[in-house]
Amino acid sequence: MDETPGWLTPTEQHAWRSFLRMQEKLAARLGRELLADSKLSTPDYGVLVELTDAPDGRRRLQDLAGALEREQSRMSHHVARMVKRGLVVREECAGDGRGVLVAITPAGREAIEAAAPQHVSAVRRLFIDRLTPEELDTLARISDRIVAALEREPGRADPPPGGPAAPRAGGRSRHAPRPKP
Amino acid sequence: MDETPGWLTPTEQHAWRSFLRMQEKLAARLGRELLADSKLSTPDYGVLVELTDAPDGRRRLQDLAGALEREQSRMSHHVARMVKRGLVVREECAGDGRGVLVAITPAGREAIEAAAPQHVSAVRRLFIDRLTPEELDTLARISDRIVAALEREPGRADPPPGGPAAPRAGGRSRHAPRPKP
DNA sequence: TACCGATTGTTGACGTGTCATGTATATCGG
DNA sequence: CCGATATACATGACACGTCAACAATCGGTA
Repeated sequence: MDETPGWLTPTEQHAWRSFLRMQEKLAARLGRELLADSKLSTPDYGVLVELTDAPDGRRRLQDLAGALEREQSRMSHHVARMVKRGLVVREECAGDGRGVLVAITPAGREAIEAAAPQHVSAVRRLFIDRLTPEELDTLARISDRIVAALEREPGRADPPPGGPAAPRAGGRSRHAPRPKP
Repeated sequence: MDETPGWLTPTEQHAWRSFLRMQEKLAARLGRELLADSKLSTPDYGVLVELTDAPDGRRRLQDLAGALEREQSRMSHHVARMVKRGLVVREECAGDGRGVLVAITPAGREAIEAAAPQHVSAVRRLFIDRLTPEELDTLARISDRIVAALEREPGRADPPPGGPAAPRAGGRSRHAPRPKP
């Protein structure tokens, strides 16, 4: 019965269903713990990590969006909110009149440094440590394959595949552009 | 140096990051295809599937929230939006003055029936069919374990563990996105 | 019966995300 | 140098989610 060609078998349904539940619950839990412990949302956390990674704590908005695979508009909105909370500031981009630099503030640095250890340990406690090395390996392999497939077959527009290390010209990949007058 | 007790090894980092990317991209892609093809959002889809599963196409709001593991407030808001679009209606609940029944409309039924086949096939194309049976099995095992752990250790409040509603009659796995053909 | 706590929903404020659109600057071909 | 096109970002409208406060009903019990 139920031989409808594209339907899911009970096994597949269970796997898919469980996977969805896991995603939602895990993300929700991690997000709530992060927020409760550090007053930072998951998106906040990502942005601040990116910024602390840059040697001078500032990056182009577009650059940030690319690194975190978010759309530029989303980044703009979110940076606006973070500015309001004093975690980052916008700065003019010398050398490119339309550009904007997002710079982490001392308050932002303080926040991320306080948040990171707890967050990482939560990831460990709630997820990593519950998997065997083989399972973790399988998961990584699966994830890489699916992501690659999604990027190869862009049904419609995804945020451009300009991945974490956007192919920047001039051999400088992650260092903040330091234009001179 | 990096011997901070709770840090992630490079392997773990890679697995975790890949996993996050996969989740986001997959959900985003499926959501966009669903929306483009059927004018239904992912949450819409879930609600309509639940309703078509009920023999008379109506369920208590609380019941719906439980089955989909959403908070009742979220359900209330979302049902309000769906009412506005004519996909469902609210009805008084005979026998319980505070209760509310959510009933699917003909338009709603039409929408879900049009959406389901495409959506399921997208799940297959973008995910299921790219995994070996062993991988799918591992994934299901992992997911079940993590979910169980999350429910066992409620750090703070999750949507009440008051599990996914009562098992439905007939052996039909409740999650078949199955708009009775 | 009358009260009290628990259950069921609604609502408003606000953070977050998407889409479509608008504006300014940059860049390139002529 | 000029105009066409592309790039970088902002913005407004709206969908979605959470939290906290509130309102109404139900149920048991004194």
